[in-house]
Amino acid sequence: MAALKYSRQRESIKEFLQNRYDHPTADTIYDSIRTIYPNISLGTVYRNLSLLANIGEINKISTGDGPDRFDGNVAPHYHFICRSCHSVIDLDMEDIGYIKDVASKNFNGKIDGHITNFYGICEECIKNL
Amino acid sequence: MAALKYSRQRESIKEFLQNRYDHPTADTIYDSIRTIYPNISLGTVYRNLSLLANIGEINKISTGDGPDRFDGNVAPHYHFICRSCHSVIDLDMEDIGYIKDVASKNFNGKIDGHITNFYGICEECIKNL
DNA sequence: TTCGTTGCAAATGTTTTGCACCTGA
DNA sequence: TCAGGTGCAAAACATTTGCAACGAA
Repeated sequence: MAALKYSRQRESIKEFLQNRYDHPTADTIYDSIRTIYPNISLGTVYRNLSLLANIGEINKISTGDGPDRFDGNVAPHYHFICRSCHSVIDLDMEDIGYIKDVASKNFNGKIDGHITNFYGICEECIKNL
Repeated sequence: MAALKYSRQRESIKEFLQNRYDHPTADTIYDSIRTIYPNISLGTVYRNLSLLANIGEINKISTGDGPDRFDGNVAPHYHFICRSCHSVIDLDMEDIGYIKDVASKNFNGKIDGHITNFYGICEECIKNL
């Protein structure tokens, strides 16, 4: 495993994500970081997002529609994805981690995790109907 | 809404999916259908997959890694995705649809569905470790 | 005849990668 | 010094789309 070296770009991306709660896309992150480091490249953003996700310092969220999103909050929680405006919202709900045991009952492989996303229409979009 | 017209390509895709249990990708479907209709184009496969998914005759599965997969079984069920070989396997488990109510408790939008995928190592890959 | 469907190819959107240069340890 | 990181541009990958021709109703 390669030794990790400090990089201001990576730090900046991590810090940016830890202060946002709207699960931005790589492109949004790129645009924002560019106001601080105008020469940063999109490739660097993707490389660092992927690196940070691999070492567990951020989470990658696949919405199933459109680009991936990133989350600086690595504490276990669930997301709601609006079918109308595609915003991704953190849910304040009790843990359902036990569904992994439900799923393991008749299965011979090893289940070590799960991803659950909830879908529907967010409060804002309901108002604008 | 446009009236739906018969097409042998679409029928063929639907029938193919209803006889497969391994959740193929668009490309795999394309290759297989091509043995019957050599002139079918990948665009047509995508168009029909997307159409069939929209009218609920098949399901689209986003694995969060690699291309989307498609499922001819539209009865509610859950999937296991192997982190090693990326195969997608149907789980025989009790319904957990009620987690939608758990999620709705402190949420002001309207939740109408959820997608849960389980991750881990499949039986085959455990053997080959 | 009408209008949905197709094949083809080009375009799109997202993400990854090769490479020469730069930088932190 | 030197391995990891960066910027840039090109490539890869999955999917969508414009268009003229085709085919079902």
